[in-house]
Amino acid sequence: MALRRHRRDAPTAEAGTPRRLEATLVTVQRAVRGTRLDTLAVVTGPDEYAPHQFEDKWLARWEGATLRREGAEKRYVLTMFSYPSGDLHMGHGEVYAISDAWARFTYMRGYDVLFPVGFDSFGLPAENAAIKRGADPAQWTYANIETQSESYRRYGMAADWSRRLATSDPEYYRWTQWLFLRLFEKGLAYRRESQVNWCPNDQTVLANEQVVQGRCERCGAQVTKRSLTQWYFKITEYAQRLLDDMDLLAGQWPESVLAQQRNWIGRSEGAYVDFAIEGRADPVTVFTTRPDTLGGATFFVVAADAPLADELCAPGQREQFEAYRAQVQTLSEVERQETQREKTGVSLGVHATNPLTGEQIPVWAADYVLAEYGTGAIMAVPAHDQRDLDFARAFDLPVRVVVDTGEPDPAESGVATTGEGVHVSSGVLDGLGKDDGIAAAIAEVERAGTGRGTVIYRLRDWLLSRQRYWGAPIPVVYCPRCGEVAVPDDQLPVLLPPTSEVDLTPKGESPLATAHDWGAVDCPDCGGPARRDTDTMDTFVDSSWYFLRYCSPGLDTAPFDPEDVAAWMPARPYIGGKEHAILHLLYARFFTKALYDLGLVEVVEPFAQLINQGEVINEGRGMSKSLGNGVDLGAELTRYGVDAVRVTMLFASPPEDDIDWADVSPAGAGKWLKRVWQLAADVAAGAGRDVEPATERAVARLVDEATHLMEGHRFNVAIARCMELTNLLRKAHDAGEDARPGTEMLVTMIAPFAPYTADEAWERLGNKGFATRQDWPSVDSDLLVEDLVTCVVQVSGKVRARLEVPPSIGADELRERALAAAEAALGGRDVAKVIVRAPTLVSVVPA
RNA sequence: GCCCGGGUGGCGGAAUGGUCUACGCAGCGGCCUUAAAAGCCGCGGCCCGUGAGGGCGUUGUGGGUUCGACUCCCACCCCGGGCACCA
Repeated sequence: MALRRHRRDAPTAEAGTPRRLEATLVTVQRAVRGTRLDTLAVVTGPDEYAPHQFEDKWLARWEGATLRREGAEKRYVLTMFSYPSGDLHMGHGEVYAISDAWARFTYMRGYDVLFPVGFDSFGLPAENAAIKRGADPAQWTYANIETQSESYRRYGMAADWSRRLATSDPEYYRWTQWLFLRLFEKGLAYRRESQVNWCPNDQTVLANEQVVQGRCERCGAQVTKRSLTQWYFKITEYAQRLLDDMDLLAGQWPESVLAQQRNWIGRSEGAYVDFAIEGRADPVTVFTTRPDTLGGATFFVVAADAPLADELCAPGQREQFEAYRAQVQTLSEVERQETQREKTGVSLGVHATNPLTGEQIPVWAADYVLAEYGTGAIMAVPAHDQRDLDFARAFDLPVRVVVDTGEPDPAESGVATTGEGVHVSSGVLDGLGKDDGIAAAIAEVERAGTGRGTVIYRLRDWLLSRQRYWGAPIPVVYCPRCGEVAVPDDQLPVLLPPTSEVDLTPKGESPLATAHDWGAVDCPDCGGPARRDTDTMDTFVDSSWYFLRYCSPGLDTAPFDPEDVAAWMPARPYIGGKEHAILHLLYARFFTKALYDLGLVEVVEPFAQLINQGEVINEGRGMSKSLGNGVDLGAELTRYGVDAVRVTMLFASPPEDDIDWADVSPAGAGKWLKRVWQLAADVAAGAGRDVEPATERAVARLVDEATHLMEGHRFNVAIARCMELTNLLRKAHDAGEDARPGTEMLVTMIAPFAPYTADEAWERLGNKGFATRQDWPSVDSDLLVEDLVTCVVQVSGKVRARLEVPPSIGADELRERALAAAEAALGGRDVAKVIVRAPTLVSVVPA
C-alpha cells in the first residue's frame, strides 16, 4: 500500500517482545499511603482474573474490525493525532480512553462511525534527534510511528487502520503542497519582508502564535527579531469570520477556548485619524479607540523601531534618535514586555497638526508604541490614557482634560481617567457622554476628511516558512526572469532531498539550501535556470487539513473527494488538549474557511463540538524527566491490565479535569472489572428463581441513568452507575434471582470503557460474538415507574420525616399524611403555609 | 490590568432550586484462613443514647431572594488558566 512506502526500512518496534512472558503472570501489588510497592509476579490459576491472558486473544479476534455500519447515519469521531516522539505516554492514555469510549458508544447507538488514526510526523524533534545521533529523521520518525501504532492497538482502540496517515508521507505532503498552491493562486499565500520572530536556539522563524510571553513555544529560548522575507497566509482577512462563526460553536466548544480565540483575534473598534506632519507631503494616520478625546491629544508618538520614525526624524535629532533606537533593539522580547517599565523615548524634532484643534504638537519616538499594531503611530492623550500620562510625566509634556469624569485632575493625581464623563473643551462634542462622543467624533473627522471609523484586529498573518529540513518543502521556484513561479501540479510532490545531500546543522539558513543539486531547477515558465525555495512549511499547515484526508484515504487524484468530505464533516466531537486553543484550532478553522472559499469543501467549521481533556499529572505536578515523577503508560498497562488503566482514566474525574495519578486507583478499577468478570461466570452457571420485580426496576433505572450520562460525556458518573449495577446484580444473584438479563446489559455497557473484559465476560456468559458489537441496551419505560417513592417532609426547611408513598398519590392525601408526620416537629405551633410537590416533597411553614 | 474556569468529607468526585457527600480510594471493625494475601459483610460530620431514636451543625467568607439555596443575585477572599505598554 502506497501510504506505507516509508516503513519498509523502519526497524521493528520493540514494544511487543516482553509481553508473551507477562501473559503468563499476574501482577500483585499493594498500595500503602499512595506509594505502590514493588509488584510481585505469581503464576495464576484458571479462575483468576488475569487480563494479560485474554488481551492477546481478543486483539487477534478484533483484527480488521472498524466501527463502520453501512447505511446508518454517519458520525465522525476525531482525536487530535499524535506527534510520534517515542512511545505513547500517560497523556495519550487519557485522550485515547475518552475518544475510544465515545466512538464505541456512538457505534453501539447505531451510527456508522468514522474513527481514524494518524501521525503528525513532520517536525523539529525528529530533526533534533537526528542531529544528535547522526541518523535520518525519517528513520527515527517511522520507527516511532510503528512503536506508537503497536501501543495504540494494545490500548484497545477501535480505529480504522485502513485510513492511517502520516503527514511526512510523500503521498500526504504532495497534497499539502497542492493546497498551498491553491491558496497562493487566490492571493491567500504571499511573501513579504518584515520583522519576524526568530528562535536563536531552534534557528528558525516562528509565527506569533508560537511565541509565548516572549519565548519560543517549543524550546523556551528568548525570541529575537530579524528582518526576513517569508511566506505568510492571510489569516487576517478572515478575522471577522473567525469571530462571527464562533456563534456556531457556542455551547459546543469549551467557553475558555472561545474566549482565548476572541482574545487572540483582538477586535477593536475605533477610528483612523490623519495628522499632517511638518515637512511631509502625506499625513500620518493613527488608530484610536477614543476619537472623542482628539482634543486632548497633546503629543504624537511613533514606534521607535518603525521605518516611519527613521523617516520623520529631523536632522538635528538624528544622533539622539539613532542612539535610542540602538538601545531599544538590544532589548529582548521578554524585557520589552515587562509591564512596569519606565517610559523611555526621544523627541524627533518635528511637529504634527491636531486636526481638531489645529494645534502644533511635538512628535516623539518611543518603544511603548508597537510597530506591528495599528499603524505604528499614536496620538497621545495623557489625560485619558495611563501609558500616555506616564510618558507625559516622564518628559514634562502638557496634559489636557477633555472628559470630565468627576475624578481628580490626572496631571496632579498621576491617574488617567478612562471612564464615563462629559466632554469639555471639545467644541461640538461638549456635553456629550462617552459613547455619543465617540460616534460624534467619527462623524466629525469623516465630514472634515481627516479620518474614518474602522475596526482593527490584533491577529497577525500566519508566518509559515521554517528554516528547517523535516517538513514539506514550499513548492515555489525563483526565476531571475519570471520571479516567483509556482511548481506545476503535475510536478508535485517536491520531495525532500535525501539527508545524505543535506547539512542538517542549524546555521540560521534552511538546511535545504545546502542541497545545491536539489535547489537548482529549470524555471517551469521560461525553462531558464532558477532555484527552489529552500524553506519548509510550518507543521501546523500539515495538521490544518488531515481531518479532510481521513475522509478519502489513498486518493491519488486530489487531496480529498468533496463527496466523502460532505458525508463525514464536520467532526463531532473533536477530542484533544487545550494547549491548541489558539494554535492548531485557530489555524484549522482558518484553513477550512479558505478551502470553502476555494469551493473545495462545503463546511465552514471543521469541528462542530470540542472536548478538551485534562492532563495526567503526578503528585501535584506535570510529569517530566527533570522532576523524575514520570509514570510509564506501558508499565501501567502491564501491571494492571489495559482495561483497568482505561477505566481509571475515565472514572477518575470528568474528561476536562486533570488527573493526578497519585490520587487514583487502577487497582480499584481492576477490582471492579474482576467483579463483573466473576459475576458473568456465576450467572452463566444458572439461577434458582425469577428475578424480583424490584430488582428489575432498579436495573432499568441504573441502565437509563447511565445512558443519559453517556450521552453527556459524563463517563465518570456513568461508570459509577455501572458499579452500582454490578453490586445490585451480585446481591440478586446471591439471593438466588436470575441476574442474567441484567448482567448481559452490564457487560454490554462496559464495552466502551473496558472492551477486553467486556468481550471476555460475554464469552463467559456463554454468548457467541462480541459484547463490543452489541447495541447499547434500551429499557422498557414501564419499568422506570417505581411503585413507591420517598416523600420528604420539611418543617422550616429542615427534613423532619420521610414517607413511602405511591407515585400517583394525590396532593390532598399527601398533605394530610405529611401534616400528621410533622406533628411532633411542629410542637403545637400553627401552620401558616404548606407547599406540596407530589409525590416527593411537602414543605410545612409554621406560623 | 483585562478575559475565562473553579472552591463540597482524609482524597478523586456525585448532587444545577427540593433527602448534601452517590460511586470509588484510603481508613476502621468483622467473617473466612494455621497465618497472610485475595474475597465477602459492615461502619464512616459532631453530641446524647447499649439500642431504636433524638438534638445540633455543614458545600471558601459575608449579605440577599425563596416555604426551601452547593445550585439564583450582590460584595469579598482564595486557587488554576489565557492575554497583556494592543492605543
